[in-house]
Amino acid sequence: MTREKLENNRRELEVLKRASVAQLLFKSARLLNEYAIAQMVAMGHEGIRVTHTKLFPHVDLEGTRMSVLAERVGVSKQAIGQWVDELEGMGLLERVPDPDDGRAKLVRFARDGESLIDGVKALIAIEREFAGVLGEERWQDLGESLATLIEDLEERMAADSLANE
Amino acid sequence: MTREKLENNRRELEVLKRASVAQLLFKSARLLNEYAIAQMVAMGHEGIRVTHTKLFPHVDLEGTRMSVLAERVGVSKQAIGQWVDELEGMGLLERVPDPDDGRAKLVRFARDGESLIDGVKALIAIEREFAGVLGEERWQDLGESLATLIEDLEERMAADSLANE
DNA sequence: AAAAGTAGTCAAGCATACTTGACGAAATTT
DNA sequence: AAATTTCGTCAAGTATGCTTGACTACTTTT
Repeated sequence: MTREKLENNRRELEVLKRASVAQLLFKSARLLNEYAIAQMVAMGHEGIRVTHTKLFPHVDLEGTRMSVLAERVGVSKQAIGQWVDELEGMGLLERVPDPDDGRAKLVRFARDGESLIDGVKALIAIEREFAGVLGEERWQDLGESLATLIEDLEERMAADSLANE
Repeated sequence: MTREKLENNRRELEVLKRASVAQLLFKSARLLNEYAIAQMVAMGHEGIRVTHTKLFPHVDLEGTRMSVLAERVGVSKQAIGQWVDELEGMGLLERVPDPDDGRAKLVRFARDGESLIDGVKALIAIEREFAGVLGEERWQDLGESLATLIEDLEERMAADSLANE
């Protein structure tokens, strides 16, 4: 009985320690990030951080106001200001005046004439490199699974926070 | 020409902003973590953090010395001490004296007699819940893809750091 | 045209999560 | 048995990355 129980513990712990997909997810996210940062640094784009990537999905091609970004991302506009400072310093983003409002500025991906600047292209290239590791098909599958997971988790969390009111 | 180039930029940016699997990975890791923490809190296990999960894979069933954990994880032993304090406070881990060395202590998953304590079981249950979202098969596939990715990235980074010496 | 509100910036404050330094107790080396 | 090293802890220092508060410039409302 005692032996059985210990053996059972062992099996359960294996899940937690090694076979845990959740932990693989955490670890791969960490490594992907570290690798991408290292690559950017090697290309001379120093200073990029994980949090910066949270910003990218919210920056529209035409440009997006800082206060809008702040609201979408869920941090203060000062924090956004800091992120944009850093990314602008790296040449990835740029601020342009908002033609519709003299107070406001639009944040957009930096351009060199009509082209995206090299730094942005570099980010895209790194993404392609990751895809190459798994092959295009598995990479896409991975994306779909993650998207499903994200959708479900967002629903759950919205439901939970509703329940807590 | 100008129109074409702009259109091309747009397509490239889509990759970076929305279709980026890497970003899905970051986001899902963040959400998974938030959800797991919320669940643990709901069950009365307050205070768990992402970094704590880095520790789990290194804690052996028989117990592991703190200095060994520090070396494996790559942080100071004081930092490990802090993590273990916190996880011990939550009842997830426990310190027991090392029978082979009077100075040392072994860190292991907390037990209540022969059973793993509830908190540890809760962590395992949350993992099963995630699996349920995708279904067992896709969950396993996801794990395999991530494991492949991790392996490859670790090799690359080891090779790179070697090259830099 | 005066008053109130909003966009972004400058500055300072603060929480977090680690680090390094110093130590007592036990083990190992000489 | 004396000297040195190692284990874990206490304490203090520090870098980071956000926050809140105060301000200027511009816009909208009255």
